[in-house]
Amino acid sequence: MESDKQNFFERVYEVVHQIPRGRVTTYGAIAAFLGSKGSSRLVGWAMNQSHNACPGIPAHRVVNRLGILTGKHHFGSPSMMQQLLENENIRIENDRVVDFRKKFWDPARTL
DNA sequence: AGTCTGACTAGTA
DNA sequence: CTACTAGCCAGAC
Repeated sequence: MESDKQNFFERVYEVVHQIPRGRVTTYGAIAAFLGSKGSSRLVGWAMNQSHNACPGIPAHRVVNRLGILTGKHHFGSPSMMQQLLENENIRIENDRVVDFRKKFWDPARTL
């Protein structure tokens, strides 16, 4: 009885907020870490709401499973997300994270 | 109640 | 690489 969906969103913010600088993660990884592997879309939705629910969340560190900046259009400017990542020593090429596998940060692995 | 959309993912062709 | 389908869940109409 304590499966509040609200908890899901709060956990997403918590996990994203704990992403170390210079690292990135995926929606599926967060969703799987929270116990809902198929709800990767919810993570994206949580990010969309994060702007209002939890400002300060490094949503630019969250990309899709291929390391593509799918949500770049939600940062006000389509180049803002890439700029933020490049500011953290993360190289972006063609809207994709270079060496994504190396920069990938697994919440279940650190937490 | 239903229907559509969306910052996803896996599978198939 | 693209295009489509199915599953997933929340929100807006």
